[in-house]
Amino acid sequence: MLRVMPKASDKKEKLIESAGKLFHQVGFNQTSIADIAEDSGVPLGNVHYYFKTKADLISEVLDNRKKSIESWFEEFEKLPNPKDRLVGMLGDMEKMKHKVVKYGCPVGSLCQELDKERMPVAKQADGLIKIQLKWVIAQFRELRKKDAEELGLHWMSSIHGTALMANALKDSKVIDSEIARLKSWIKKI
Amino acid sequence: MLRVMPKASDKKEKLIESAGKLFHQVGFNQTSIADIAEDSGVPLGNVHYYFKTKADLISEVLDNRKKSIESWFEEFEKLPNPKDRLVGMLGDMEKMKHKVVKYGCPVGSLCQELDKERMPVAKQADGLIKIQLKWVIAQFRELRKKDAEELGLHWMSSIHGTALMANALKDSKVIDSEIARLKSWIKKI
DNA sequence: GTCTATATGTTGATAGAC
DNA sequence: GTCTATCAACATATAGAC
Repeated sequence: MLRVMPKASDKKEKLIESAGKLFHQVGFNQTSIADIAEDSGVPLGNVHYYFKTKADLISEVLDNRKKSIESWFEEFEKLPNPKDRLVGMLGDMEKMKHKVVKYGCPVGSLCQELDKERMPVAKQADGLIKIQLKWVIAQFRELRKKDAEELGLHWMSSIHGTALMANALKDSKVIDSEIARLKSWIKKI
Repeated sequence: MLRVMPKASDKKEKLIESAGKLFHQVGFNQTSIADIAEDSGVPLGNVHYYFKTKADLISEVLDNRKKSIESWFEEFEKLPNPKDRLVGMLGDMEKMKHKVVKYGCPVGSLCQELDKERMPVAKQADGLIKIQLKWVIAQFRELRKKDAEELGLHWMSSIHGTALMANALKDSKVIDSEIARLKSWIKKI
């Protein structure tokens, strides 16, 4: 007899979602498992059924973010011109600028925090920066730039530095200004 | 009769120094007062005689850092050409690049961490970025640049973004590359 | 799978002897 | 001023009933 497979609990998904949000807004260390349980509506003691440790939890959050970055790039690949793809990346930055002003870059700020830990998960966070950088460099290569690596580093530094400045100054105009600068720069080169 | 004033205890100074070092290397949240006591050689219970709360401690650390930034600028003011002053700023970045690779920027990474707290001290950290930015903009103004504000923002974003990238990639060449880029950029404009 | 109750450890901060 | 001893709160993680 056919039996409908029980739908995998969506509690795990909810926990990852809440954890990702709170780690961004409040930081990893400042977010307790109790906070995550409350935000997701899952009882405190139940969290450890899905995630053995807090490190496992952030590890899955980072894994999720990696997948979303990758599918993000897949979307851009549909554009034939690498310049348009890079401009598309700026468009996404524009979209989330208000969150960046409030809480910093969801990737960059987490990297800086975790790099101070002695946890293996820090390398996983740094990996997110690396795949972004790798993709950006690939775009410059496709544009036949010989110094593609340096250009890619400059691009990524500008973006992450802008996020940090906007967060520190609490001013989204910082992001507008730098997006405009990068757009005109990419056009010229 | 003359009496030599008792030399103010240097314990407070030692505590601030250790706290500053550890907040940079390990982060604010991950550094316990016990860690600071141990590093500075001051008994745990004695810390609270000098600093009522942990927030008071970081507040004085930030105050110290502000003074050092200001005396740093005073030194640069001796140079007649604003371009040389900005290049001097890059020289200081070069000097501390290995620490930045290991622990991130001592100002930027702390700002990002504290901005996620709900503590008044976050604004004090952001203030450090603001006085740096203000000084940089002043240099561009002296160079008669009409878009001095944008240029200053770009300069600061580049520096802080580079620090974040170097920390994430664990590679000091990132800093070398961006310093070279900023040096040639400042020459041309 | 789900949840309550709780063990265990660490934290920031205090009280009070010297 | 200095330091020991300790409190109270909170953290992560676990045990075990349902």
